[in-house]
Amino acid sequence: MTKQKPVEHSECKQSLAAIKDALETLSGKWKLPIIVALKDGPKRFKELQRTVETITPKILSKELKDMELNEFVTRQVYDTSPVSVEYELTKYSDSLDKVIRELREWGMLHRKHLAESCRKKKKLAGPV
Amino acid sequence: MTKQKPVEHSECKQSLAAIKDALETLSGKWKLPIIVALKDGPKRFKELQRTVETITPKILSKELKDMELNEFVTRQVYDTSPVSVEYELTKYSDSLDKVIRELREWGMLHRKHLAESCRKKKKLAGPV
DNA sequence: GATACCAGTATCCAACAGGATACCGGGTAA
DNA sequence: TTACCCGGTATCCTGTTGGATACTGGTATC
Repeated sequence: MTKQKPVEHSECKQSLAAIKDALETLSGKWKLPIIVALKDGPKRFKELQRTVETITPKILSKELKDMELNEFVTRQVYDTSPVSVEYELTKYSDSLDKVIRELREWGMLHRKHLAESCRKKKKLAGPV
Repeated sequence: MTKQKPVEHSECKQSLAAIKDALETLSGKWKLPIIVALKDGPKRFKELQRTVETITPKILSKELKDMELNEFVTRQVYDTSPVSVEYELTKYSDSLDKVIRELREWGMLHRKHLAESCRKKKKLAGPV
């Protein structure tokens, strides 16, 4: 049952769709920053807009709706006046932590790798 | 030093760039399929084009160049006649296995989650 | 009554990924 | 010498993502 290769070809092929789902869930310019912004507690719409700098309301709205569908955030409307709306990370969103940690670790490894082995002019997402 | 939260806020914020790198490395329509296609040994250009169905030569060429820069594949030109060109996964590309495995696992979990908890009409990358 | 804040929406637009199609130069086989 | 395989390139086109800007309707504040 146990094999040498950490990722088997057939498994991988069968699971491309799952991987794609996961990638689509996380990729895009804003999803991670929004998750990060919500990590230290619920926030209101404008608050988020201020925290996640330069995001426009249209995009923020769209992303939040998407994250709601994915059940990463809940949207709570409070009957204050004027009404206030709070977005909060769900428990389920914690299930992303492992993936995110792996991505981060690999990303850092990769930066080191490219920086050391040779100076390929690959553009990274920021300064090394 | 040790905290409860699996992913800490500050860490996460500092590492957004690394995560972005990792995501950019893997996302896109073709990178994973090409990696999969190369998992069982080196392949020539046209061979790849046939294996990774429906990919056009332009895109394949571009992706391979990108993967070469990232040092996931090597390009070997053999002095046969006519010359043949072989692409092969590097050892370094194995470092992706862990990330890919996590992505796959989370993707499968997520499909199950969405399918069970309620039938949100989120479009997945294929049939459940 | 004027102004400002909130939670968004509407409209228009630019950039980029990816696709369709055609083509190229070198070689080889009929 | 015609026709085809190989490893790509060149050109043009579309669809999606994200951005700029303005606006709305409701409430509070001055």
